[in-house]
Amino acid sequence: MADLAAVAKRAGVSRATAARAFSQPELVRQSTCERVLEAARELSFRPNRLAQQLRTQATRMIGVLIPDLRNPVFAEQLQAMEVAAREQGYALLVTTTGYNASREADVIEEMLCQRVDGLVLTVADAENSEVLVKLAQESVPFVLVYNQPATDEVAAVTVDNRLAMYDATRHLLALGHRQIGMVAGPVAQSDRARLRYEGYCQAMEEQALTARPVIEMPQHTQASFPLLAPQLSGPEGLTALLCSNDLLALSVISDLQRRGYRVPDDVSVIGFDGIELGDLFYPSLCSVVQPRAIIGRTAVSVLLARMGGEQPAVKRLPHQLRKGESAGPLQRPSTVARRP
Amino acid sequence: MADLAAVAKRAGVSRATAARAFSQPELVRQSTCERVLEAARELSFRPNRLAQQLRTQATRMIGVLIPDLRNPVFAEQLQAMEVAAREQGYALLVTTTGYNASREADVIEEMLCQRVDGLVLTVADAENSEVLVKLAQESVPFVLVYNQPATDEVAAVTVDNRLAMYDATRHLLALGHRQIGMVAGPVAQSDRARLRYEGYCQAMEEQALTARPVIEMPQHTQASFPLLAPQLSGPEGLTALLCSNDLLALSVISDLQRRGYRVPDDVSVIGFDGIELGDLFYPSLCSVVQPRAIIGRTAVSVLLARMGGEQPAVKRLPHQLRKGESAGPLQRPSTVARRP
DNA sequence: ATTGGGAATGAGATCGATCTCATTTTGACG
DNA sequence: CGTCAAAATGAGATCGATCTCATTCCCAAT
Repeated sequence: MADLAAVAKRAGVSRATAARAFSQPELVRQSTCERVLEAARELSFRPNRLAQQLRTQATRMIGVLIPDLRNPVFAEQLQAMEVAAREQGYALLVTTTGYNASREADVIEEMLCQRVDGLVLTVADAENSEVLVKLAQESVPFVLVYNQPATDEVAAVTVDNRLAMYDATRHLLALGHRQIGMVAGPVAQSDRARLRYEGYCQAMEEQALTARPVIEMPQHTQASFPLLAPQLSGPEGLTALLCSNDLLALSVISDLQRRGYRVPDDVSVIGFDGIELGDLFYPSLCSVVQPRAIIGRTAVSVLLARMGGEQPAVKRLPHQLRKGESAGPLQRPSTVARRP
Repeated sequence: MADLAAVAKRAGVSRATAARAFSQPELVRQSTCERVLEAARELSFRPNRLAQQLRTQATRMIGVLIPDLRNPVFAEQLQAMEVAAREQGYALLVTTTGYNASREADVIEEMLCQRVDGLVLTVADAENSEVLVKLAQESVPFVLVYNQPATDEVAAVTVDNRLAMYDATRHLLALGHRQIGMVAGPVAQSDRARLRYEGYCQAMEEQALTARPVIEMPQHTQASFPLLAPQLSGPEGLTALLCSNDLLALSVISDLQRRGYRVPDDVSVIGFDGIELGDLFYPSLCSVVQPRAIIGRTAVSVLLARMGGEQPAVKRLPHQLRKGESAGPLQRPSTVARRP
């Protein structure tokens, strides 16, 4: 209702002076300043950020793209980002994309219309995304989170997915497992899953073991037992499963238990992400821990740096293997299929 | 970069006509309209929403306050809200408040400066919140979510917390339990916890049983075993625990199991919220299910109705008791094997 | 050819702040 | 008491769209 002009009038000064009383009070005589603030209070003046933003060409808003908030990895990251952003005086405009590339493009366009100062993105597939190319061309500051781009030309905050899954696989190998498989959601929608698969393959091949093809689930976070079962039976049956995220892992464990498999005695399961709830489970979830809160905070600071003109860089944060109970030593004598 | 004026110039029309080509093309000769759109394409024109919002006094933005996104209840609600909002052409400005009343007030003020069209709030304590009063006075459209205000004068979307906990208590009673307690986070920060406690008391009193005081934990979502232990021992020891949310319940269960208690054989535990992960647990979590996604969607539609001028009303959605394994029949007084 | 009237267009104000640049005040000092 | 630089203030343009109201265009009817 009451705008700056009204405040200025009531304080008996010009709009310029009234504005200065707020933004640069050191330029205004103290007594004047007080009159202005007093008038503002009396009129319960509320500055219009839209006008400020329009005029100053800066919104102090960050656009955030998240695949799915129901996955705690993203929720935890967002929580951390929001706190960090607010500390720096930024607000978040949040959308979910459901791993859908065209929706990604749409909401990014909307956010650019809204003139966000920068973007924090977690896209389905960073390697085949024309939106990212377009953003780079237009030199819109943005940071990828969780995505691990092939090039170093983009700003990104991530763990070393390949190494992380390599470590997880090594853990299973150390426990005596030889028939190890990897379960993932739709791989075409996840650059991360592909890298993690590479890590798995590398660890297997170093031991001259056969890396199996990814066991691909129709959903990112939900197991389909019929697709899983065939891999578990027979002499070549898997004794350990690497999952591309924790929700999927928990779903796998639950499914297995429901069908009479014991975890980890019959099948070991390792997740990826390290969500907090994993610890509360029984058996507690063995998982590759991504430092989600740190990732979120870092994403904000990297974005701000980028907005400040710094060159893009991939920030690789350390992961950690949480040795939960869901991965245990190999129980049954295995018929290891070694290559000649 | 390129603004409407540039587009207009290139198309050889006035700014007014160019604007109309987008918003009311039926008022513009077809050939003109095409020239404008063509020019817009050539200049890769991107309308400035800030300017639109300033001029039209409508932002199509909804401000959202969430206590903590790490709690899946809120994350799931937000997910649903975001989808529903986008369907209606609204974007979400999201902040977290950490159950902190003064932060609530601050971020609300910021959002009003940003001129959001409405607010969706989950506050710590709706009954003692002056911010809500202020909002009502200024007739800012808002909806409470999960909060269950005493009055009907406010818009809110919630379950019947009292009845819900009453039902949960009845379930325990039906299982034979008599020594039932309720565990909650800081009660002063939760109007819901208080209502739920009332439901518990009512169910107990109907059976002429003693309702115990709330067992109050310092954290909303994390149990403190030292505070819990004394309640479980002795002839008066509790055999069943009602928890004010699922995360707390899971934490309680995990703590109990770690100390050698069996759930549900030694202690039955019931949660509140019905988060999806509860189903994956072993024992699966018995919980009062709030329809989180529906709550989120409803919140958006109620808010839009409110913005459209409709009178506020409390929308009470049905809850449901999910009979998980964590609540079982009362066992004969057992010699609990506890770790030292 | 003239005219009426609806369709199409344009000029200029407006939303609410900020910024530049010019102007006025102020106060220290000769 | 006059001078002058520094401090304080103000007038007006500006950000980029939309909206009102006036004007011009166009074509059918007379």
